[in-house]
Amino acid sequence: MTVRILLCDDHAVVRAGLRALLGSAPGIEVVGEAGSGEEAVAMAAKVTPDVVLMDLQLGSGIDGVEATRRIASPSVRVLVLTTYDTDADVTRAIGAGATGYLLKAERPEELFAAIHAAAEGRAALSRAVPRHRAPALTHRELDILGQLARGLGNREIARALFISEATVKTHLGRIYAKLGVDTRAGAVAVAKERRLLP
Amino acid sequence: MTVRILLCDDHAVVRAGLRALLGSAPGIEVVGEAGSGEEAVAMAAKVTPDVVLMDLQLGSGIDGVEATRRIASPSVRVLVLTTYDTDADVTRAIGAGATGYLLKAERPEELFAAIHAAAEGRAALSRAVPRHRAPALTHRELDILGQLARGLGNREIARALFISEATVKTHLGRIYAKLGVDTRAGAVAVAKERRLLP
DNA sequence: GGCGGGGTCAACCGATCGGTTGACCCCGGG
DNA sequence: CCCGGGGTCAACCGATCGGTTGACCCCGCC
Repeated sequence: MTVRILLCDDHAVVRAGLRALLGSAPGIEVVGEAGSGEEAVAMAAKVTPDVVLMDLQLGSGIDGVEATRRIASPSVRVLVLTTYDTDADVTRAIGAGATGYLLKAERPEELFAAIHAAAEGRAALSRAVPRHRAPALTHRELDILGQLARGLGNREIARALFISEATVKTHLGRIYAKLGVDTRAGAVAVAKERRLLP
Repeated sequence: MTVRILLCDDHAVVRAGLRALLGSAPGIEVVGEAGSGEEAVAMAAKVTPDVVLMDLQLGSGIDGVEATRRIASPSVRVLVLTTYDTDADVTRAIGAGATGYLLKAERPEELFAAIHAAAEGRAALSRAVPRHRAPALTHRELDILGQLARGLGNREIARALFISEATVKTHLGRIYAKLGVDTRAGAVAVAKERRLLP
């Protein structure tokens, strides 16, 4: 019983590499590849693979998390294979229905094992997932952060989000506390590093 | 005459994929792989490949640019294969002696062609390299930017770099102009996006 | 020898930020 | 039912930032 795989990665070279790698693995058959989230959703519906190997960073269009949300089901498992292990990414992916989460830095054997595990609905997580144990930002705080990264002042952020300047400051204070910084520039830097922003 | 290749990428899965992909290509032989810049330098000296396929982002240790600088020679060509095409990255890589610069988003055929071109010392550049035409920041301005991203105030930046606060402000003004922003938070955001900072 | 780029410094201004405290509302879970 | 988390708002303060203008020095290059 071979596992039928659909690849989703926006890098054609990586995709071709994975196809070549998995093609030589016993019990695994690549039945299609997609270069974008939309393409992956369409192909998954058409070829109904057992497992979709999904990258989270897909350049343009919907991201891997959204694609996972639209694809994941008991009959089509999604195994995330990506570069970063930010706990924000991990939790979002799992929340979107991903069966497993693997890093590209992992050994190929781990990948093979995770694919077979995912095909049977068994979870496969790379590393110790809870690493940073960083307090998660709320939706609103991410909104503020987004405007902050655009270089807006408090007044402009307030106008953009239809709230008062005082509220913006309150949120900023909480953001500083959660990110462990005390300036807006520092907040943007940490946010970019933890990949909290697009 | 087959081209002897050394792979350098910190992602084991990608490395294995490339090995499988290139192994099936005619006229190409993978003679080794490295997961870090240091390892690549050592292996390049030992196995003297015709071409080193080098990723720029290597996680820990020296980065791809530095590894390229230490490896590149008329007998050992370095072909950069990476994700981003920031012109800062491209110019740094070429300046370090890279023979070609290819994106992972490129089609595999392009990769094969670029490898053979590199083996003969011919350049192979992906896309139109000069895209942004963004004014380059000076060394000093990058220093300022680095401190800025740590969330430091002008006074602290001044102390950290042993200059006066006035000088910091002057530099900041020029940085704002070059990056097209007018706040420190915006400057950090643009800097992170253009990958001007580590 | 002159010119320009890079780096340094100064003084001034108004506007904004960062920090604090206290408060209200809504909602969902115990 | 009451409590806590999330979101909103207010007023106050001092400190800092952002913008401007003008200046000096050193170096490489034409």
